[in-house]
Amino acid sequence: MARAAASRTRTRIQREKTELILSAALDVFSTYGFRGSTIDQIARQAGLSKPNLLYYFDGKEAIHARLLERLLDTWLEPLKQLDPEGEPIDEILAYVHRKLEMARDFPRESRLFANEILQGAPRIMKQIEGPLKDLVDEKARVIRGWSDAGKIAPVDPHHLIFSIWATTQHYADFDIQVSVVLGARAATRFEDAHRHLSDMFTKLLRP
Amino acid sequence: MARAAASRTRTRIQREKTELILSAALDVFSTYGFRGSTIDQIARQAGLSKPNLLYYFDGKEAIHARLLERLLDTWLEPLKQLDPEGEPIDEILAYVHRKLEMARDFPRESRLFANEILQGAPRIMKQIEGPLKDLVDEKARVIRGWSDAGKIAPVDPHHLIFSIWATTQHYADFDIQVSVVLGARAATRFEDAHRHLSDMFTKLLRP
Amino acid sequence: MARAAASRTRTRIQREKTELILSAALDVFSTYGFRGSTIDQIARQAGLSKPNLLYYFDGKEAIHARLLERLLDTWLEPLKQLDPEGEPIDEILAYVHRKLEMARDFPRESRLFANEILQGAPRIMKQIEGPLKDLVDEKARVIRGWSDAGKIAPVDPHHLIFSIWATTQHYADFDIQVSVVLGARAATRFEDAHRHLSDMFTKLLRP
Amino acid sequence: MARAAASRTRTRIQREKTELILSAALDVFSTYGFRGSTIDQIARQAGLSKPNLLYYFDGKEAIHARLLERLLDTWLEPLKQLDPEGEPIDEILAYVHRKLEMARDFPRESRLFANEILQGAPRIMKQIEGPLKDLVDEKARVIRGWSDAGKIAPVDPHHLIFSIWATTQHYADFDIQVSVVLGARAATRFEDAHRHLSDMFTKLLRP
DNA sequence: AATGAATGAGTTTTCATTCAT
DNA sequence: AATGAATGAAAACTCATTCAT
Repeated sequence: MARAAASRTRTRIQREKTELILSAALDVFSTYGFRGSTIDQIARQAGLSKPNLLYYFDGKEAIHARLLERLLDTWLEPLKQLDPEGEPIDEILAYVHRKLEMARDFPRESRLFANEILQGAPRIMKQIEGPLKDLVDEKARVIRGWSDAGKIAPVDPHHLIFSIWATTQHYADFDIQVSVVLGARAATRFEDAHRHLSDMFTKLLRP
Repeated sequence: MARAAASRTRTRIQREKTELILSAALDVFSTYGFRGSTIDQIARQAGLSKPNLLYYFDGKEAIHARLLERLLDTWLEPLKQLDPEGEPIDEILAYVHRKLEMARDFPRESRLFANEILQGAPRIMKQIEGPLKDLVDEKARVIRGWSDAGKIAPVDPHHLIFSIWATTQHYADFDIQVSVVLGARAATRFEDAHRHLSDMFTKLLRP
Repeated sequence: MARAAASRTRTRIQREKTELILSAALDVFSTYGFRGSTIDQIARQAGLSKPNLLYYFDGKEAIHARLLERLLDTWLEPLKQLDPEGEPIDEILAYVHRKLEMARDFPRESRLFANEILQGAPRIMKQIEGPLKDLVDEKARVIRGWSDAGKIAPVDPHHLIFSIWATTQHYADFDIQVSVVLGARAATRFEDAHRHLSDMFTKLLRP
Repeated sequence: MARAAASRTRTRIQREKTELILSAALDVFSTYGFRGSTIDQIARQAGLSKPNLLYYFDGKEAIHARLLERLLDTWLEPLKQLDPEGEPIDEILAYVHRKLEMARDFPRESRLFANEILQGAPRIMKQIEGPLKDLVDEKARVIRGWSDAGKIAPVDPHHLIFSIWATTQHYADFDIQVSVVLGARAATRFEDAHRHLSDMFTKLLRP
C-alpha cells in the first residue's frame, strides 16, 4: 500500500493537498467528533473527490491519527515554556495567557482534543500516559518547589494545572454557550476572560 | 401510531421501561456522542430488542431529545439555589460544591451536555438561549449586586460563572485525563479538587 | 453482534433462509471464486436484498467459511467408507465409483474446493493439514497393507489416491472442457468415464 | 492512441518490458484468478507504475487475453508431438512424461488454465472449441487406430486423454494439497508420480 | 516512456427505521 | 407489548482506468 503520503520524497502538490485535507478534517472532526464525521464531509470541505482524498491518506482513522499526533506537540508547547528559573507568578500568568491565546486562535484543535478525551481517549491514551503525564509531573514539581520556597502560596500543583486548562479551554470548547450567554458582550470575551483569569490566579498564588 | 409515550395513562411497566431506555441511552450517548451512538448499542445496553425500544420512543432523535430536555433542569438546579439573601461568599462556595458533587455523581449527564455544546448545540440551542441564559443573567445580577455593595471583591459575574462551570465539570468531562495524570492520587481527586477550588474562589472573592 | 444465525433457537424461516443463502453462495463462489464473487450476486441469486442476507451471515467471509466447513465432511465421506476388511480391488473400485458420483451430483462443491486449493488453500489449510491428511494417511496404510499382502499389485498408495481424485474430480472441475471436447458424446460422459476408470484401476491393481 | 504494443517496430526495451509484465501477470492471475487479481498487484510485482504498465497493455483484460493466447500453444505442444508413426505405448508414455514435466516446470500456466476452465472458460471458449477440440479429435483418431489395430488394449481415447490431463495437471493445480499430504516425501513427488503414472498407463494400454 | 494525480463505478458493510405477526 | 425479519440510504473503501505533464 504505497500511499503518496508515505513516500520519501514529497512533491509540492502532495504537501499542499496533505495540508488541505488535514485542515478540512480538523474542521469536520472538531465539530462532529470522529464517528460523527464522514469522509464525504471532509472531501467536500477540502474540495476533493473522496477517492482523491484516499489517495493521500490510508483512511479515516489515518487522517484522525495524524491530526492527533500533530496536535499534542502544539498542545503541550505552552506548558513546556514554563520556566523554572523565571519569576513564579509571572510564569504562571504567562502560561494562562498562552493557553487562552490558544483557545482563541486554535479552537478547532481544542475541540478535537476535548472530543477525544470525552470519549475516553481511545486513540490518544498512550500519549496521555506518556508525554503529557511526564510533562505535567515535571512542571508540577517546579510549582511545588516554588510553593515550598514560599514564592507562591501553598497550592496543589496538579489541580492548579487542571484549573488553568479548564478555564482557558472552556472559551474554545464551550464557545457557543459562552457567546450566547454573553450576548452583546461576546465581542470582548477574550480580553474580559484574560482580565478575570489573571485576577483569579494572581489572588490564588500571591503568598 | 399511538405511541405509549404519547398516551395519557402510563402503566408502571411503561414508566420502568422508559427509564431503563433513558439510562441505557445516557450511557451510550455520553460516551460516543449522538452520531457515534447506535440504537443497537442502546437496545443491547437496555436488554431490549431494537423494535421494542422503538415502541417506546419515536426514534434516535427522540430519545436524545428527551435526555437533553430532562438534563437542563438537573443542570440548572445548583445555580437556581444560589440565594440572593444568603451570605455571598458562602453562597458561591456552596454553588461550587454542588457543581462538583454533580460532576462526581452525574458524570454521564455532564459529558452528554459537553458533547452537545462541543458540536455547536444543534439540538439544545433554544434552551441555551432561553432558560439557561435567563437564569445566568439573573444570578449574574445578584453577584454584581454583591460586588457593588462591597460584599465580595469586584468580579465579572459571567466569567466567574464560566470559571465555576469549567473547573468543576472538568472533573467529569476530562475524567480519563485527570485520572491518568493524578495516577495513585486519583482516589482522593474530588476531595482535593474541593479543597483547591474552595481556596481559589475564596481568595478571588474576599473583598 | 448477535446474528440470527448465531442464536441458540433457530426458527423455520431462519433455517430455510440460511440454506437458501448457502445454496446461492455455492452457485456463485464455485463459479467465480471467492474474490470474483460479490454479495450482490449471491443476494440476487437467493432472491434476497443484500442487507437481508447480511442479517443471516456476518459477511462474505462468513458465508464462504461456512460452506467450506460443511464441504469437508461431504468431501471425505467416500474415502472414509473404504473398508479395510473388504475385498481390496472391490473396495477401491467402489471408492472410485463414489467419487465419480460426487463429481456428477455435486459439481459445485467440487469446484468450490478446487478454487480454494488452486489459490493456495488460504482459508482451508488447517483442515487439509489436519483431518484430510490424517484420513489419507490412514487409508494409505490400509492400501499398503493390501499391497504388502499381495492382494493387490505393488502401488504407491498416496499417488494412487491422487490419481483417483484427479481423474474423478476432473469431470466436475473441467466439465466445460470435457463437454466441448466430447461434443455429441457428452450425454454419456459419466457412464463412459466410469467404464474407463474401472478398467484403468482394475488393471493397475490386479496382482 | 498508438500503443507500443500495437506499433510495428518494437525496441528491445519494449519487448523486455512486455515480457516482464506478462510474467508478473502470470504470477498474480495464476494465484488469485482473473477477478481476484488487481492491476496494482501486477504492477508492483513487475516493479512498474500502474500507468506505465497500462502504456504497454490496453487493460487488465488485454493482459489476461495475451497470456491465454500464448498459453494454448505451449499447452497443446505435448499432444501435438504424439507421433502416429511411433510405437504406440512409448508414444503415450512419452506424452504423459511431457505433461508431467510441464506440471513441474510451468505450474503457473497450469493454474492459469485451470482457473479459466473452472470459471466456465469465459475468455478462452473459442480456443477450446476450435484448436483444442480439433487437436484432441485428431489424436483420438490416432489412438483409436492403434486400438483397432490391436497395438494397444481397447480404450476410449477421449477418456484416456482426460485421465492423462487430470493426473498430470493435478501435481501443479493441487500442489499445495499434494505437498501437505505427502509431507516429508514431497521432495521426490515428481519422480514418484512419474513411476506411478508410467505403471498405470502401461498396464492400461498393454494389449 | 514514465509517473503523480485524479475519478467514476463499484463492493462491503452499517444503521435507523419499518413490516408482519 | 414484543420480536424476527426486512430494507433503503449511506458510509468506508477499492479498483480499473484516464489525465496531465
